[in-house]
Amino acid sequence: MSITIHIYDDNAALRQSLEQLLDLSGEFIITGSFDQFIAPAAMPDIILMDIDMPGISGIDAVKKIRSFNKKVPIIMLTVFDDNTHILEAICAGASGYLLKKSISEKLVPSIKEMIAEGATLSPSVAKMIIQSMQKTPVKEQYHFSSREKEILEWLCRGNSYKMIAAGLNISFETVRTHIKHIYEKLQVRSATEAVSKAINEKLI
Amino acid sequence: MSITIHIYDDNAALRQSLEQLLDLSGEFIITGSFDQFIAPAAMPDIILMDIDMPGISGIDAVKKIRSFNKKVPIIMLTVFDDNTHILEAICAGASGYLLKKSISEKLVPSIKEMIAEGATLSPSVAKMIIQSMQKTPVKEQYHFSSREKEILEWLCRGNSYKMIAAGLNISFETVRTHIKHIYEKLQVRSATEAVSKAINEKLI
DNA sequence: AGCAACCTCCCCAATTAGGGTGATGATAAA
DNA sequence: TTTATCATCACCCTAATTGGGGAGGTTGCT
Repeated sequence: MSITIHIYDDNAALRQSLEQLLDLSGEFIITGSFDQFIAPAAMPDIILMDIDMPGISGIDAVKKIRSFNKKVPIIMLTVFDDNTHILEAICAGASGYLLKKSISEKLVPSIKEMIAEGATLSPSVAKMIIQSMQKTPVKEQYHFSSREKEILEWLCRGNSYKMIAAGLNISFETVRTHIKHIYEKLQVRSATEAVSKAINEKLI
Repeated sequence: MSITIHIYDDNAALRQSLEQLLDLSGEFIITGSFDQFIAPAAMPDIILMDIDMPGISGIDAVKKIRSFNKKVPIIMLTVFDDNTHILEAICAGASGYLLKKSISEKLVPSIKEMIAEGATLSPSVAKMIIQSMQKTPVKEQYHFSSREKEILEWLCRGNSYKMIAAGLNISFETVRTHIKHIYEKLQVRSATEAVSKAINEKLI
């Protein structure tokens, strides 16, 4: 029961050393090795994908693959420790992340982990992802009153002024006043702007 | 240079085995071991926190700690493989996650990883987090047309109908028509509802 | 007394929502 | 080929909601 693998990397030297590493362990069969993205005829068990390829980037390649196959595990390979690309790749549907500097010791364990557990993340990537998930504590710069926070939450749940007034047992006009103050503090001029800013900046 | 550690767990037996494990390695000093959350006088280098304690839960304890200390690494311990608690803990500010079943082999490596890299995640937890970040592919149930998607995005960025019309070079009334269709498909009756639904369900 | 948060009310203008109708072109089904 | 269906675009009218401005009050804290 060998594991079939496709490799996408524009760097021929790295591709060779990947192939050698996988060969050495004896548990893998490389069924494809490409210097750019090519839609495969048959899906392998695992895909290794360089994030930074000329032409179609690794991230775009992941999107293309995910458009017709949601399951095949894709491990991204990168020299970067750069967060935007990593988060983009994860959101596009990559299932794991391996920094190139740690390939020699971690490639085979990572692939096994991926098959056993469904994902693999190097700790530094895990840190990045955890940070991006945590509510940014810095953003307490708007100093809303508790009433304003409350009303902003109601607004973000799609309630009209009327519904908020009824729900909080205050008058319609009072709701309007609070919302005016919220707009001033958020520097916005409409409910949709306020809602999108509140959700995206994790104020709620 | 020993590493100081606090342990919070209501299970005395587990607490003891944690202490023994840490003792054995000789690199750690347990400066506190509690069966419930107590605000520590001095911060240790690392905190181990059971997620499921009576009284103040581990998640609430993380929130309390994070309210005055953003940096101390907190590793959550749990028997559960249950996603909601795990994601909650991460959002509350936990920096790592360890399943209790793998404590014996992974506790010490995880702590070292945490100190070296700033985070540690067991692969199954990593999988969960990755899945929660990826756009839910199931939710393609609304079958928006491409124009509708486009307009929904503009709306979510806080644009008024006028701005959308100008930006897309179509008439105001056409924008309205599309938005009516979007509301029908999303089953909402206002822009704020549409925006919050779109953002929360990752439609954009 | 001064201040801030919270509440109330007013007016007016702008925007948004709900109900239609109708034309076009592209695509699929009969 | 004709008939549907759908997306796109456009317009009408009316009603409801929202946004911007102002003028007041109460309460509690300093």
